[in-house]
This record gives sequence, C-alpha cells and structure tokens, in this order.
Amino acid sequence: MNIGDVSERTGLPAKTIRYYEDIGLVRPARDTNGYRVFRDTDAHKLAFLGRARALGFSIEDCRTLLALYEDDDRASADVKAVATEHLHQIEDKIAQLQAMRDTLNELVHCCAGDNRPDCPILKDLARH
Amino acid sequence: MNIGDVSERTGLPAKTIRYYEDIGLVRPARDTNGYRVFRDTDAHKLAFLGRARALGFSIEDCRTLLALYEDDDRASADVKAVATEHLHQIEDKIAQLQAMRDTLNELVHCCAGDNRPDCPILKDLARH
DNA sequence: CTTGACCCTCCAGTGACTGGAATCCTTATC
DNA sequence: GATAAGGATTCCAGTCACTGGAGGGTCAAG
Repeated sequence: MNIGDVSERTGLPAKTIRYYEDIGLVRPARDTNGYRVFRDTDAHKLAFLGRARALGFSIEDCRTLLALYEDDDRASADVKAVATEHLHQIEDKIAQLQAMRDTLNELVHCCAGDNRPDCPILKDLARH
Repeated sequence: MNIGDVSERTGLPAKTIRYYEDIGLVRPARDTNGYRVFRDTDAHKLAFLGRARALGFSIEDCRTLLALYEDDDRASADVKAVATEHLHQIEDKIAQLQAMRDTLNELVHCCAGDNRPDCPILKDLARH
C-alpha cells in the first residue's frame, strides 16, 4: 500500500502520515524507489491514531495508548488512567467555554447591532 | 509606569505585554534608559485586551475590537458581528467537546481499570 | 515520448505565547 | 565606592500538531 491508499483508508492526510512517521508513531517499510510501503498493521495503527486524535488525545497520549495496545501484558487500569485524565481536561475545557459563551451571549443580546456607536460589548471590555 | 507595574495591574505577564507591543497592539513610549513607559491609556488598552482574550477572542479579533473601541464613529453592528461569529465558534467547539466527552465517558465507565489487559477503550480505538 | 498523477525531502509558517541567555539599569546596603 | 538584588532590555528557540509550498523523482496510460 502506498501513502495515498492508506490516506484514503484512514482519512488522514498524507502529510499527517509522514509526520507521524517522523515522530516515530509508525515505521512503514520502504520500496526500492523510496516510496513508503504500508502493511495492514501500519494502516491499522494509523486508523487507531486517527480515532484517538478524534477523541482529542494528544500525540503523546496516543503514543502511550498505542504502546499499551501493543502490550499484551498491559493493565487496563493504565489505559483508564490516561482516558480519565483526558476526560477531566475536556470537562474543564467545556466549563471554560460555557462560561465564555454565557458572558458573550448576554453581551451580544444587549447590543443593538445598529449603526450607532453605543455598544455594551465594548463597554464591558473597557470597564474601568 | 514600567512594565512590571502594568503587568501587575492588568494581570498580563510582562512577556505577553512585550509581545503585544511586538505585534502592534500597544505602542508604549520609551524612557531615556530604554525602558517602556506606559500611560494610563496603555494600561487601559492592555486591560481591554486581557478581558477580550479571556473571552476567547483571537488576537486579530482583539485588534479589530480595539480599533472599533477607539473609533467614535463605529457602528455597534460591527462589534456585534465579531462577537456573534466568535460565539458561534465557541458553540461549535463546545458541541465537539461534548461529543468527545460523551464517548469517552462511556468508554471509561466500561473499562474495569484493573490489572487485566482486556480493555474496551483500546477495543474501541482499534475497532476493525 | 509526453502527460498527469503520484511520491519524495526539506524548509517555513501557523497562534499566542513562554523560557532562557546575555546584558544593562536602578536602588539599597555595607 | 563596591556589591548585590531585582527589574528592565533584546534576541533566539521552543511549544503543538500539523499544513503549505518549492523542487524534484517515479510510474502508468495513451
């Protein structure tokens, strides 16, 4: 499989796949012409990475998760710890964003949005 | 006012304030010794920026908002447009994160988290 | 033999800072 | 006057996870 095929299969851009090789997440073989050759296991790993990234895991988390995935002697507790920590971070982020949204929502609703200069949004930002 | 004073007043790190000068958001005067000299209007602008950033506005949005703030002939509609667009982006982001959270939450709850290797989180990431 | 679709590497840029090195200025104390 | 602490300066590099682009090699079809 060339990089284009595996890109289509996994939905990851070829650039991203090359980058993942660069940082050691996958190690595809090479053809005599220098092209990367991906086996099914490589494609599988990349799909795994794509899904982990889609869940918001950092690259380093992905590296850890991949290592755990390939370790038959892993403890599921280790996987759960990574996921739980990540879950907490997501929850924090959601709370932050919701606070922003609530404030913004109120400000936007208070603003007439016409051609006059008077604006409660700016007033709030500039509050003395 | 030196950078340290304005940093304390606004809560922005000195590094950040220098960076904001670098990208042209503020233009403090200079003392004969080369030190930045911040007037009240500079401190005020920086506080404005700090609050806009805290609401998640991008630097470019902040630049726009600051320009609108300083333009007595602004139309509040222009401010509202920036804020509304940003609000939509935040709402999208929240929805994304909530979807991640829901998936992760379920996976985490399904995982025993013991010393056995069997793990539904990895199973989901690796789904064939 | 040419065309177009692939593939390769390498370098630079993104956003919004942040850390660190090396140096200079000010203020207080001895 | 020396010294030390604390604060100021500049400049360079790094963060994260890619992404874009230049410049060039390879392959299959017509």
